[in-house]
Amino acid sequence: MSTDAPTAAELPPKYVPADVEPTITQTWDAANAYAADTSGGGDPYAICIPPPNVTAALHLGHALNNTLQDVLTRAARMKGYNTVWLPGTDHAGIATQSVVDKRLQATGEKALKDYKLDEAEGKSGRDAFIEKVQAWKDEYEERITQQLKDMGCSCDWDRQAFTMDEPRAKAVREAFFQLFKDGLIYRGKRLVNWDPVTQTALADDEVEMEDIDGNFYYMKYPIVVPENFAPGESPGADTQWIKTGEFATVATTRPETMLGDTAVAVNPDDAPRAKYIGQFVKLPIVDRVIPIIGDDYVVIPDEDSDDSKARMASGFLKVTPAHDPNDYDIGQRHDLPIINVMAPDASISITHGWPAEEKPEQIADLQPLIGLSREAARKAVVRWFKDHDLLAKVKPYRHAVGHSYRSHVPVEPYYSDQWYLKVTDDKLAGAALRAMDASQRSDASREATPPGPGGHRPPATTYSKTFPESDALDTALSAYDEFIRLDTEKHADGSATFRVTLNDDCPEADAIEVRELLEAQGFTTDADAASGSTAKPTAPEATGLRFTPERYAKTFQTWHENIRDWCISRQLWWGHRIPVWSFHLSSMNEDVVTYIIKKFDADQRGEAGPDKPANWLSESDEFAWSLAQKIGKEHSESAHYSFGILNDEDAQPSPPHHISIGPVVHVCLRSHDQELVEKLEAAGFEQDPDVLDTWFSSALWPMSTLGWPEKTPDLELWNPTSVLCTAREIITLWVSRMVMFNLYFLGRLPFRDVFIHAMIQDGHGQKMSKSLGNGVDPVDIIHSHGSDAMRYTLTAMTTQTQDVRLPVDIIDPHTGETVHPKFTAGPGGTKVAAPIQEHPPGSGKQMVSSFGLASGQAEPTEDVPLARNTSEKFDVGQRFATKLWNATRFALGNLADAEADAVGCRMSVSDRWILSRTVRAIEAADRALVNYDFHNYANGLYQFVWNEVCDWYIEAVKPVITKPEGAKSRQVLAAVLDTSLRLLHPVMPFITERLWSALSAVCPQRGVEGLDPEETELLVNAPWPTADRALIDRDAEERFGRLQAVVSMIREVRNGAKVSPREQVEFSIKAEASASEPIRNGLALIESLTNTKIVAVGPDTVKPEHAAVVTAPLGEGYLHIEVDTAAEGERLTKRKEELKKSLKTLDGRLSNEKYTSKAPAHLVQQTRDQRAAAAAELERVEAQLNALA
RNA sequence: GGGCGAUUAGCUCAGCUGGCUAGAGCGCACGCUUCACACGCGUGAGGUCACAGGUUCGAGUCCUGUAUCGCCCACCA
Repeated sequence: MSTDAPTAAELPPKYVPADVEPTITQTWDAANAYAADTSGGGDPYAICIPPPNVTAALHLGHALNNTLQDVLTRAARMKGYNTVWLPGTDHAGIATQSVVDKRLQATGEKALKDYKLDEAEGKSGRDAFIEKVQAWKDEYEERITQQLKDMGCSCDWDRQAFTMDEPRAKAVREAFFQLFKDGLIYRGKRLVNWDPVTQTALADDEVEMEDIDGNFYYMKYPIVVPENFAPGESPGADTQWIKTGEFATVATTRPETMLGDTAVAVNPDDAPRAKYIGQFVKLPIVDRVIPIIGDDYVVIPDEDSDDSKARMASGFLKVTPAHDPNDYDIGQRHDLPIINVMAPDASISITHGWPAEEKPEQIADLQPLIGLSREAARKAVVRWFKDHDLLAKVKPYRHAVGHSYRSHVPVEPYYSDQWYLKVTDDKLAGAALRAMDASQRSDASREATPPGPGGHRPPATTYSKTFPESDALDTALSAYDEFIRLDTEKHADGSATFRVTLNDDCPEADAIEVRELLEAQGFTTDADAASGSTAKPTAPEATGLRFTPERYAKTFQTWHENIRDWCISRQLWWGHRIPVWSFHLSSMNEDVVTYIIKKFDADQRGEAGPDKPANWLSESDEFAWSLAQKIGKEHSESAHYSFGILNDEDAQPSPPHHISIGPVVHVCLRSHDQELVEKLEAAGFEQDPDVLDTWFSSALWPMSTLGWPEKTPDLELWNPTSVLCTAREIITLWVSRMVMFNLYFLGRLPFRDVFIHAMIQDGHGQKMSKSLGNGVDPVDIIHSHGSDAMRYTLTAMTTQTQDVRLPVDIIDPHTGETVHPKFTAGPGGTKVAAPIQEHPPGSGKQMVSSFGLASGQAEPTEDVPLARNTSEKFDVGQRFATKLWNATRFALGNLADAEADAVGCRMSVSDRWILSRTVRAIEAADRALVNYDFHNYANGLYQFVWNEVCDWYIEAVKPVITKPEGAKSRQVLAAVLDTSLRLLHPVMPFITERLWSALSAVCPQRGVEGLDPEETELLVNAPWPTADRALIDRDAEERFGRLQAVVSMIREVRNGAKVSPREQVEFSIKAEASASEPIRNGLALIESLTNTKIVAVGPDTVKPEHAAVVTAPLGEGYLHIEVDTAAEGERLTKRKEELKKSLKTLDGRLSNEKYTSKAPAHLVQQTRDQRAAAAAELERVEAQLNALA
């Protein structure tokens, strides 16, 4: 780049980001500036990008997120850390699958349901569909990557990862295998949150609650008794039932589920109704006779209650175990049958769990309901009850209903088989809680945390015991030799002391086992033993997981304290297929099972090396063991439950309840060994059709991006990563799971710090989202303002707040004008930009808004093009970039022939002052970055550069900068500019890099004593400036401050007197001889900054008759102008009032004996000084007023 | 129902462990095309810090309560 080194003249007068940014990007790429290598020196610094979903392009929320990461990354790189920022994307299972399906439907192509049919017919529907999704992923991954590159993100692009690529798939299989082997993954039959549209189960946190205006329906169920009713006698199948004429009136918001009712419940404490317990009702429509049971879950009606449920309740609760989680629990307590009345699409069905013995196909009144949607069925059922005079009443009711975060339809509680991860296990949730920084964990949790085997946290890492014989140590320990260190001390009497130290990287799961083992053998923790060189006790506050802002620690803590097992299976095609092959044992010969087990055993043993310790269960043994355990476990469970399995043909849950398939053997494969798979499948095993919850692979991200499960140098160096930077909505979904997994598999945190940044809302306070179409493409902002401007603004707006509002405008593609869009009512009371906008109004010229495009309500055409978004919020950044550009242009114009040696030249007050301020700016920037205080980092530098460097320093040195006596100032200016560029580089990389090259070309040697960091060719790799505190110059700061005050006052007077800025005015100063030195030093500065000519300085200066007076602590100044007496009087009077007022409050404070005695001395002194200054000025002002009059 | 947070100039927001005569940017008013910058320079107007109590010598800052708004969690009768 030296061949075409830019000179000052080559810096165009105007900063056009689009002309600069692409070139700079090329420069960085060519220099391979972001490449990270474990062999590089310096302490490690790593950040994993929160992988954006490949569902769509990035919006401003991502821009914020990634800007902050880049600020941290670039700063760390400059500070000399061995820095890596790992980029990547997330496959986002359900989201991507449904977005692709939607697109296929919209374009009329073969969509998911067609592929499902293909698959059912044995054609490759699944693979064909995945190809479609893959194509989408490729497109968006590329687009996202380009967006990040446009933003200047300094990721190591050679390490780009994708949650579903092969290295990540390997990590997922390994993690699943280990968890499976450790008994933490299980098959559960539960009510899941079922999304009938996407037809998959959702995790609890994928369900969004929405308030819905519904109704309470009061339905009358006739109470019946057996023909020959004898209390205590159980009715048989052939019992004849007689209506008593009484009714149990149930209250429900979901009448259609009554088809699956298997009981009616009343509260045993509900006096008027408890007597019905033990009786029966005949369920209308289906004529099923179900018992009335007693359960204290039932709310007792109370019309005067504060509880809305009590006001609405009828006292009778219909119990539908298959379609309501509470009812499910009641059903479990009372051993009620579970009757599923819906198909996976939530239409009424008699073939998905309706007991065949009821012969539902013969129930006449049921037939019209079959196939109806939930909503239609509700109406039909209500109509039926009304027609049969069984509908008591209907009351409107507003209540919260869970909706799918993906399809936005109400979630259906649905009874099915799923895979669960036992995160409730202490090794997962408990470990995550204990990993929190002690200073951020509330006391309640410390009590709530079950004390581990070692007692309180942090658990001991060193145990010892003395045995009579030196060979007495249990060999079981050697299973853990990877994670422990064993020291043996043999004594003269033949006994030996064994000291076991747990390694720092011992996974939590193994640590617990080791501790248990040791304690069982009588080992004790020995504080003295640990205090030696063997173990370095680390302070918990130094090692724990820390949140910034702190308050989010509470979210994390509460989540883990109330955590429930995690449903990890999803009925999707796009995702990591569950690495489990299953076989139903009902038809399997026991010999076959034995054979398979042995076969596996042999295969696995063949692979295991001969050097495996004998006592350490080989993987194959483990495998056989877990296989056997699974069989055993499920055999035992089968005594109580029937086992459903997934029906592979349609990849949907099979009718669960009534089909007893029997126990299932599950085989989990560690690696996708094709030979093994073939064997399994030949033996009749089938791979589970489900895929893993997308967060399963995300949870491994800080490990899988660094090579886990291999112990790669990358992993050892950069995991734990330094910080995770994300949004708060994801603390439970993602942060929690990364913490649990990293602790479980590696025994250490995935990251030390978690920085939670604000959420960007639109101008109406609505979350930016795809469905609202209010998301803004960062590239749009780069287009209108430039990347640096966007980055600066986003960084500066990052305070500790939860949300920031960002009003969005659109750019008229016809004229290029920025206009405020028109808004209309969107879905659910939201405000959205009108799909088609007209500008100017009535002109007929139209454009499509991004909402129009996103919602599919408008399609851009040549005449009605898409309008880009913009926002005037980014003007600040744009202006700042321009300011920096112009300041540099000024400097370069004057530094062109700056001689390197300014020896003999003394620094002026201004020089000393700006150097002092520069050191403070460095310190402030450092402090802000360490504290993730992005606002103060960006804003502080803004103030420094604009208000101090530009407004004062550059203005102050203008008179001398071109002259020989300005040599020192030129040197200082170059050093200050150099430092500013370095400090600003992390937030504004493009412009600073561009200016850096210009500065280097013009002034290759720069720096002053105490501020002389190494110059490098590229700023991206330049060292961060260090602050030499010796440059902090209080004297200069004080003097310069006084000069600033005088200048401001003169300007104020000039302005007030309406003196033209162009008119040079004479100025004279009256000051004591002792004060004349500092004043003389500042004469040139005062003259140039106020356009005055100083004609006299000294103790004998006489005030001209009409002059305006400027007062300062060291004297007075006289501005030789024809003062407008009235205006001057007004100004002075106003000032007088201000002074009097402040004098009054200061006097009040000082006369308060309690204040002077209790307040800190320096504050009292400060108040006294303030009072003295105010009194002195007041005196002068009054004197002037008298003179005027 | 539980939890977290917000409420400070017309707008968007700062204000750490109480010391503020309450700040910034935009917008507004006035004056300047001054040879780095009109995406600029200078000057100014504008706030009883949501409300009510309390603690304190002193409260925007701490405590209690009220109101409004937002988010997260919670089993949808």
